[in-house]
Amino acid sequence: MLDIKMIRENTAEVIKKLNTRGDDFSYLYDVVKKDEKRREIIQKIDQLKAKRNEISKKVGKYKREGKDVSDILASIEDQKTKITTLQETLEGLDTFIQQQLLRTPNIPHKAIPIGKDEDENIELKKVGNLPHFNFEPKAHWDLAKTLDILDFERAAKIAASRFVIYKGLGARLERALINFMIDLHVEKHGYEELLLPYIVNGASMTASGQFPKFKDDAFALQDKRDLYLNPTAEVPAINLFRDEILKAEDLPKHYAAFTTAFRQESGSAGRDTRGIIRLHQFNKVELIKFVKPEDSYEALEAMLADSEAVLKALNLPYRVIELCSGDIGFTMAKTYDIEVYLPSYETYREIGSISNAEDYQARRGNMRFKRDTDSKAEYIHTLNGSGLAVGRTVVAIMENYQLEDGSIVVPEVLRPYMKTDIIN
RNA sequence: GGAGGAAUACCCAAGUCUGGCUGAAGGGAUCGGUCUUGAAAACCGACAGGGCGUGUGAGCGUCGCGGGGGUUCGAAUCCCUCUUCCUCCGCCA
Repeated sequence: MLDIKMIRENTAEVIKKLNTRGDDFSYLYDVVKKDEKRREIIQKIDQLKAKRNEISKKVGKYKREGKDVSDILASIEDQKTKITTLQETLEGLDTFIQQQLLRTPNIPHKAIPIGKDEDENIELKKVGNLPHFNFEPKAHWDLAKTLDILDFERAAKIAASRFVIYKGLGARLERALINFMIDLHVEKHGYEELLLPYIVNGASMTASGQFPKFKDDAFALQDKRDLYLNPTAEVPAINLFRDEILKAEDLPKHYAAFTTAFRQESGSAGRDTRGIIRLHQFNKVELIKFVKPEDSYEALEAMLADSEAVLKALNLPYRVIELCSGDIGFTMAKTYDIEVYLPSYETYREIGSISNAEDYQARRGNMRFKRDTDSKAEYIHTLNGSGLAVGRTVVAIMENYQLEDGSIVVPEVLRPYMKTDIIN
């Protein structure tokens, strides 16, 4: 959430910056106008309340002294309705302003490329060598069929389309990757491991930025407690310190969390219908950082390096993309995407995304820290990134490590976890 | 699922029956000081935090006793509702 005071003072500039996302944010002029009205009403209400408090005190005093209070009571007869009416107006304004702020995205960082969509993203670097096959490489779903390690038909029978069953060494590969990634981030990169709830409430979805705008993409539970299936570990993890004030020495906090993520993919009907690129349920290792404002961009670069380390260790070719203003996520000021090379697509596909939300999520979730016991609480900065999407890593390994006979070489670092060097 | 109990400032805890002098006693912790070669102890002093509004500022106003709502001139205190935690019973990986 953006700071209303900041919007108030720099309305035109804020709108101009937000517009680089490709939408029209001029409705903020109206929000500022409503905010002005709101402050006027608060002043009136506070004055009336001050008077009321004064009188009530007097009533108490008089009663104790046994004096008559009926005159005083008569004199404030209409105060109550005045306050009530003003308060109703205020509530309406508050709700309106809050709604508008909640659906307003973060301001893109000033240094990111301006562009309208993904075509204007910038490729920062390519790492690793593309595989050379002296045969026609197969897509992962074809490889999986021969190896009998993925079952889409029965998953659809049990659940629905866009679900999968991993079998045998396929299941083990997924599990091996989860363990490898977590171990790497915990042992080598200094993150603390978390196992989080797979169900989150509406307040958590709002704080992290999923709600209200992306409500359709969540699986809502039929439960009166306003619960949803976790769409990404970012949601439960970012909410760890919601409505808390941390001490300066508590920061930074670095967490690595494995979760299963659930998404409706309602806007992607018909896309990536084959294979395990896009499912309703998938596994992901997520990196989350809570840092002091002045440290967040350094932390972003470090997190990118930590994500890249996974691909480097697996020896998979990838590239890093800097997203342009029109393509960055709703809550984010700056985002890098990591894309892995997939032979069957003959192109790079997203396998991870590393972003700095600055204080946007902290403001939504009221997450702050104090530099000293008597200094003012400041909003922390939050970052999150993939470390990586596990299913898509399975795809990348299958396709890049395939042999002519359809068997798959297990990457060196996974062999201790896989207890085999080949899947066949 | 059933029956009870609880939630007060960093922590513990009084106040709630009987609404007003409680914008919240007391203790601990913490911070500052006295004493001491130094430390401990003892003693003295400080100690809601935060949101909102307003003001150049010191400040002032408002909200605030788990969250939300209500009654009242006035609510920590009365009423409704939600949440969380605890105890016992039942069921259960």
